Formats: sequence, C-alpha cells, structure tokens
Amino acid sequence: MEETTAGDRTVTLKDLASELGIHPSTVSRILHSDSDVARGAASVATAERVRALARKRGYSPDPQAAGLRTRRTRLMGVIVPRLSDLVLAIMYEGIDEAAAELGYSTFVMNSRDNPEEQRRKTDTMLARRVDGLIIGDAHLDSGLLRELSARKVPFVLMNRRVPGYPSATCDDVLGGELVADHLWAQGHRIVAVIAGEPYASTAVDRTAGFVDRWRSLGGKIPSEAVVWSRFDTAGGREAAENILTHCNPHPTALFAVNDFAAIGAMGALRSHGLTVGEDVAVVGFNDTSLAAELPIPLSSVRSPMLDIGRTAVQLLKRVLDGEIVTPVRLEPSLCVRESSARSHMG
Amino acid sequence: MEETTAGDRTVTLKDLASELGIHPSTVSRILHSDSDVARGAASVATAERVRALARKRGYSPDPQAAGLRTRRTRLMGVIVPRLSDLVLAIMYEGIDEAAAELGYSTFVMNSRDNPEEQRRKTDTMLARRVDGLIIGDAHLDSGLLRELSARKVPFVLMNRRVPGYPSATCDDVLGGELVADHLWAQGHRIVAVIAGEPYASTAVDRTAGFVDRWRSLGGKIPSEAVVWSRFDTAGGREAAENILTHCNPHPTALFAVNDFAAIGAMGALRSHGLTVGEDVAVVGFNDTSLAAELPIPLSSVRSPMLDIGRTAVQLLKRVLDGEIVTPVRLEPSLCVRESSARSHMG
DNA sequence: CTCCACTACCCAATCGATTGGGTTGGTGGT
DNA sequence: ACCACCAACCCAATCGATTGGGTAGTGGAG
Repeated sequence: MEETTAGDRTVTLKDLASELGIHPSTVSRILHSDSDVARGAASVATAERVRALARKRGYSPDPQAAGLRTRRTRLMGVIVPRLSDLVLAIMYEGIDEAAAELGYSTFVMNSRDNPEEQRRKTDTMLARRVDGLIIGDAHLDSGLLRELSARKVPFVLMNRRVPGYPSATCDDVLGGELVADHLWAQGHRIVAVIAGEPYASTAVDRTAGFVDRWRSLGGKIPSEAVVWSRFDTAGGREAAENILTHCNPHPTALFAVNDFAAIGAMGALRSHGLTVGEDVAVVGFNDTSLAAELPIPLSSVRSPMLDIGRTAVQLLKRVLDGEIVTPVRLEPSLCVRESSARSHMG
Repeated sequence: MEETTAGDRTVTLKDLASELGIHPSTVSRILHSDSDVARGAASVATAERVRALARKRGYSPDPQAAGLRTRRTRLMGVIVPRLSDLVLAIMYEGIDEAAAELGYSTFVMNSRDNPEEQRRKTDTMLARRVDGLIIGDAHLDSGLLRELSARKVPFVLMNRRVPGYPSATCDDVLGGELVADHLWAQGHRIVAVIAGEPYASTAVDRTAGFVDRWRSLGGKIPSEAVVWSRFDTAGGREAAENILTHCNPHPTALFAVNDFAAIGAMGALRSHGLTVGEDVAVVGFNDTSLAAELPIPLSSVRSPMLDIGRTAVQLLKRVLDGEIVTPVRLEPSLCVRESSARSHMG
C-alpha cells in the first residue's frame, strides 16, 4: 500500500514547506544540492525530514517553473537528417543515454538534410528554449552555423564536422585510409568510390582519405571513378550503374562511403552478372548491423556510433559550462568480410 | 539587413507592451488567438500594430512561462523499445511531422523493452510535465498502463495494442491472414511461423491471424512450427535453426512476423544449403526499405508505419481534448517478391 | 557584560505569460 | 437628460521554484 501520490494534484515545494512548517525557500535549498546543507542552508535534522517527506509525497520539481527562474531548461535539441537512418538512430541512442546521465532531456527533429527545414527546426528548438543544440546534419557550406555562432547559441556538431566548430565525429579520413590499405593489400589496382553527398564531411573525408592514400600507395583513380551519390540504397545502385557504364576497364573493387549505398551497389553488380566478393570487392562504411547479415557479408569500416553520440553530449555539456572545446574524432576500425576477403593478385 | 533580433536578450510580452504603450495583458490577448480580437480584446488597428511589432522584434513566447500558468506544455512524450529499430524510427518520423503540425514538440526515449526502464522513462517524461504519452513499447501483461490510467495520465498506444486502451496500430491480424492466403494459394501446405516476442501484440496478432486463417483453409500447423523469437536478425536466425532441426518434414514456407527476423531466417536457410524462394518461401512483415533491396527480394506485408505515427499523434490530441477515443487499425497490404513468388504445387 | 560570529532559518522579488475582473469614455435609445 | 451598454483597454494575482538579503537566537571570546 504505497501511497506516493497523496491527493491527485502534483506536490509543490510550498506543499512540502507548509506541511513541515518551514519556508519554501528552505526546502528548495535543501533539495537543490546535497552539499549546500553543510553550508548554512538548514540543520541536518531538518534536511532529513524534508528529504523524507519529499520522497513520501513523490515530489518532483516543476522544470517549467525552475527554468523560468534560472533561464535553463536542461534540454538539448538534436537535429538529424532522418532518424530512420540507422546510423543517426544509433548515435541518438548514445545521446539519449548520456543526456539522461547528466540530467538532461533531448528533443530530436528530422531535417531531411533540407536547409529550409534545418532552419525551421532550429528555430522551433530555440523557441522551446533548449540550452544547446547537437547538430547532426551540418552542411559544409551552411550559413546557419555562422548565424548560430553570432547569436551565441551553444551547439556542437555530431557525425559531420565543419572546420572551425566543435564536433564529435568518426575519424573519417582514417576510415577511408583503412579501406585503401586493405584493398591495395588484397591486390586491387582498379577501384572506384561511391562518394556520397558532397555537402557532408563524412562523404568528403572518407573519399579524400581513400583517394589520397590510394595515390600515395602508387594507385590511380580517374575522376570518373569517384561518383557522388545519395546515401541510400537507390543512390548506391545508381552510382554503381554509373561506374559500370563509364569506367573502362571495370574496377575490381568498390568503396561506398555508407553501408546502404554499398548494399545498393551490390544489387547493381548482381544485376550485371557480377559476383560480389569474387568479381568485384565491395567495402562499406559504418558497419551497421546489417552488414554482417547479408547473404554475402559486407566488409565495412566500423565507426563508434554510440560513442559519437555520447561524446557529442559531453562536448555540449562542456560548452554549456563555458569551456572552449575542440573537435573530437573517434577512431574507426575495419571489419573484413566475405565481400572483400578474397585476395585479388594479378 | 533584416534585424529581427534587436538587442541580444529575448523579447518578452512586456517589452512589446511598453514599446507600444499598452498593457502586456492586451498584447497577450491579441497574440493568443486570432478570433479573440473581434470579441473585445483590442481594436483592429492596435492588433495590427502589435502583430507587426511582434514580427519585427522576432517575438516568440516563452513556453516555460506560458506552461507554468496554463499547466500545459504542448509536449508529447514518446517511448519506444529502440529508435534503431527501423520500424519505430519511421513511426517516429510520422509523429514528428504530425506533432509539429499541431504545434506540439516531442520527447523520445528508448526503453529497450525492459519493464524497469519503461517505468523510469515514463517517470522522467511525467517529471518533464508532458501533456501526454505515446507508448510504442506496450507489453500485453503490463501493469504500467493500468497505473497510468489510474493516475489519469493521458496516453495512447502505438504499434502495439493492449485491449482496453486506445491505440494506433497496423491491422496485424489481417496482415497475418494475407500471408496465409498467399502461401496457401502458392500451394504450400507445410509452413512454420517465426512468431516474435509473446509480450508484443504485433507478434501475437500476426501469428494468430496467420495460424487461424491457415487452419480455416484446411491447413495444419503443429505447435513446434510456431517459434517465439526476438525481433532482430539473430533471433530470426535462431528460430529458423530451431525449425529446421525440429520440424519434420521441413516446411516449404516460413512466415516471420518481422523483416529483420526474416533476414536472419534467410541466412539460416542459406547455411543449410536451401535456396530462399525455391526450396523455401519466406515472407516478412513491415516492408522496411531493405526488403526490396535484398539479393533475393523479400516478400513482406507493408504496414503504414508513417501513418501509424501520425495517427497516434492525432489520437493523443483528441484524448487531450477530452474526447473518448477507440483503437484505430490501419490496413496493411502484401508485397509479393521473389522470396515467395514461385508457386509450389505438388 | 558586551560584541561578534555563526547557525538555521524567513522574506519578498523575480522569471514571462495568462486571465478573471475591473474601469473609462463614448454611443444609442427613450 | 438619463441610463444601459459596449469597445478597448488596464490591473493584479497567479503558476512554482530560485536567490540575494535579512534576522532571531546561541555560544564563545575578550
């Protein structure tokens, strides 16, 4: 017979105070921080009585009221292209966890990578008075970030970086390099890249890491072998079609900067009668849960998505605390699977 | 040279009022509703001046303050097992859209289908003073729902239903029936079901729809041919292994109540040397974007995920408006693809 | 015996918007 | 000329928590 909720109205500070015959402000001070007690807020005995009653009545402070006074909401706004993108969904799980640990709650909104929506969603979040923003859909050429900076809105970037702003990302350049090293070592000499969207640092960095390393290994990549594309399966399929039509000789390996694009590419290869892993090696990026489950398991660069989300929260917290923070890049690793395991010498 | 943000403090009602030499309450009434004006709030001319200034100064009301007074936050809490489940992610996109249209914002949290976390996340949301909850992870045997009802917390269920509570779901029974009709018509007579988690109505209803229809068509399904499992690929794989070991003769068709489980099952079949679509037909559920992209495209029941999310918001809105609402089931349709397209006569 | 430093509290203003109840000046009806 | 009435506002309390500034009362030092 626990009866935490006495009446059916929510309990306020004042309720607790009047029930104990003390002033609300005293109750507030006692409940507010656990070290204050010693420093003159109240006697240990009173503090204990207050805490006990708060527990008994199931008191929980009204964040509206507290926020009104303190000008802080303990809310973080999160903007992503789309949560139905598995990569962002997992990063968000990291955010959710880490934010909860710090006593923050989070809003998420989808911008569909559309600049107009990015702006609108940002405004909605600011209207909600979030303490800061985690931006997961930054475009390299975005004016929005400059504007937010100018307005002194605290924010950090996640997943994609833009030079000059704090961010939590995978070390995408390194990721691309890992793939180049791997494919080179397997004996491939003719390769192509399904490069993703040119406005996203993930795409640009992974491609650059790959291409630069490839060239420094002595390889060649003609410009038609780097095809920009959407990040989804359809985009990957189109890009692969494109490569198969325009690259002569055909590449023996494809690097897609995203698992979904890689899956689309695998489909295209198949419909051209090519066998993935034998005729053409394919490597993806992010190591989403599907990669390992495909009929021909997909090699992929594993990026620490959960940690990226967690890191973004921690960075934003530090920004909110007034620290100056610098970008963080988390290290990826390569998972080699059947799609690129066969060595291709001569 | 737009200068919507004049100083760098946010503009308040009082600022607008004093700049125009009128009382804040008048400004509030003017800005609050567009039909009030006629009814004695202010003159048309004043109203226009106020609105113009509000626009110019970029005024946006402080939801903290408004909520404090009105006891409403225009916030909906959303609880899902995990956002990295594509199905829930897409439903959430529907929620996000529909909520924005109604002027609501949404919190999402992951419960991992764990009763303890469900409770904790629910409490966090209520502590945030959400106006209502959209619960996407309801368990059939949950005591939490009863408790929320007793506490008069407004909520609706989504994706999964529980008898007696308002919900927005797919008509899962019908979905199961569609699959039964299809497989029966293709000539299959020995089938098995990868049934999902028994605490989720999605799993139970889809399975029941299938099994009941199958029997009414004259088919037989022994109890070992219905295997409960997790919803992910690993769960599907295990379930399929289980079926292949314990069912004699082997079924010629599998129905998995979830695409991911279906993909896992396809993997298991493959490693047993069976060809999906020829030796064994497989049908999944939800028609997630992957189904069509697999090397052997997966037949799947398409459920209107986006609409389910949108409907959940609309239902919750009606609950918040004091209406009594009844469960809504949205109609699924079957997409037949290569994994079950070959007819299996004799 | 006085003064000071604490301890353990209380008081009241404040955050920004909302809202029930005025007040005023003018118009229309009789 | 008188009164009711309406348009167009104003006033002040209120929501719940926070916080800078008090103030009784007690103990010890000088």
